[in-house]
Amino acid sequence: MTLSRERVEDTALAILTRFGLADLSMRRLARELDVQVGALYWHVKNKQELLVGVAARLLQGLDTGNEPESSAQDHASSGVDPAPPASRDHVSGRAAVAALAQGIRAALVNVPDSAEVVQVAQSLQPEALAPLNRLRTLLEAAEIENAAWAQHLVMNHVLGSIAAAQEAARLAAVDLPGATSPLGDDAFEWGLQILLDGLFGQPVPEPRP
Amino acid sequence: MTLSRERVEDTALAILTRFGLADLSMRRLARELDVQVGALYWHVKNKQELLVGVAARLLQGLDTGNEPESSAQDHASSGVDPAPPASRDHVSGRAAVAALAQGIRAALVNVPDSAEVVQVAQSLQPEALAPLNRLRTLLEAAEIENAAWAQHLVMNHVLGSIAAAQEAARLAAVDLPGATSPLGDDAFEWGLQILLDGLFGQPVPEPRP
DNA sequence: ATCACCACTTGAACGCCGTTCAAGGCCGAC
DNA sequence: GTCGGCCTTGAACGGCGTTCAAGTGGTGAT
Repeated sequence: MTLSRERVEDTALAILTRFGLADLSMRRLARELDVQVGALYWHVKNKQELLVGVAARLLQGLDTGNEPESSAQDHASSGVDPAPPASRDHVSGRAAVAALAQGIRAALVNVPDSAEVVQVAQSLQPEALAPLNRLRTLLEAAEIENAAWAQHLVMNHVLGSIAAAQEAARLAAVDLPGATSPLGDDAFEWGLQILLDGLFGQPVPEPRP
Repeated sequence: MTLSRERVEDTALAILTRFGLADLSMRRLARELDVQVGALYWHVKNKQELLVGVAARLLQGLDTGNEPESSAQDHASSGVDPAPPASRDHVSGRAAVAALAQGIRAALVNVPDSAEVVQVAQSLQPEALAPLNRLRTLLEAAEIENAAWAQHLVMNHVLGSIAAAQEAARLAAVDLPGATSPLGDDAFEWGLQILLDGLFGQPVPEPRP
C-alpha cells in the first residue's frame, strides 16, 4: 500500500484513539506505517497540520446530519429535558444547538485527548472544522446576538468537560479508582442546559400568572 | 544565592511570563539559575509538579481578597450590570462569583499560556489551587445546586477564553495583524454574564406581576 | 533503447526534551 | 577529624520534531 496523506491521517487517528496523544509522535506514526520519518513530511507539512487533519476527521459526519449517535448513558439524573417547549414542526434554535453540541461531544468523548486536538485545530485553522462553524450558523439563525462569542462559549464547555472527564479517567486508571466526583455525561448535560438557559432565556421556573 | 524550591518556582514563573510555556524547559530553567539540570530534581519531583507550583503562584492573592484589580475596560457592551439588586452591605452571590472569575482572569491574562498551566494543575492537583475551591464555596453559598459542576462550567469559560485570546494574540504577532475578531475582554465579560444568567436565573426582562 | 524528469523514500543527522544516577563537594555535629 | 546529611555535578538514556542530500523507481518523450 502506497503512502498518502489520507493514510497518514487515518493511522494518526488510529494511534490517537488507541493510545492517546502522548503516543502520537511522528516516529511512532512512521513505525506503524513501515516507513522512515522523513517520508511523512512529503505528505504533511508538520505535526500541527497533521493534527488539524485528525481533528477534521474526528468531526466528520457532524457537517450535515448531526444526531448524537446512541449515547449509551442515561443522563436522567437532572430533571432537564432537551425537548423544545415551543414550536412544533421544526426544532427550535435551542434544540438544534443542543443537538449539535451533544453530537460533537459524542464524536469526541471516546477518543482520548481529542478535545485537546480539536482545541489546537480550532485556534490554528478554524475554517477546517466545518461543524464548529455550523454551530455558529445555528446560533446566528437563532436570536443570539454575538454568535461568534457564543460559539466559543459553547465550545469551551464541550471541550472543557470532555478534557476534564478524560483526564479524570486517566488518573482513575492509575491511582485509587473512587475518590473524586464522576464529572461525566450528567455534568456535561447540566452545564449545557445552564448555558443555553443563559443564551436563550430561561424556561420560567414558576409559570404562575 | 542558594537554590531552593521557591527560587526554582519563581524563575519558572519568570520564564513563563516573559517567553511562554514552550521556553519553560528544565534545561532552560537550569541555565537561568546557573545550575545543572539534575539539581532541579532535588527540589522538585518532576516538571508537572513544578507547573502545579507555578499555577499556585499565578493565583496567589486571590485566596482572601479578590478585587479584580483595575480592569481598564468598560464592559458596558451588554446592558447587564453585575451590581446586586437586593441586599446592600454584602455582595450578592452572583456578584461575588463574577468578581472572583474576573479576578482569576486578571491574574492570568497577561501571562502567556497561563491558562494551560492552570488547567493542568487543576486536573492534576485541584486542592493546590485555593481560589478555585473558593469559587466552588461561593457557588455553594449561593443557591447553586451542583456547585462542583458549576465551578468547572465557570472555569472552562475563564480558562478557555484566556487561552483563545492568547493564541489569537500569538498568531496576530506572526501573521497579518487584523483578520479575525478580537475575542478579548468584551467576549469574556459577555460570556460570563450569560453564564451567570443561566446559573442564577436571569434578571426578569419584564418585572410585571 | 535511452534518457530526463518527477514523485517519493531513505538514512542520517541536528538540536532539543524530561528524567535518572553514581560520584563528589560542602558543612555542621559529634 | 571524621562522619553523615544535604545538595550539586556531569554524564548519560531514550525520545522528540524537523531537515535534507542522496537514492529509487516509474513514466513519457526522444
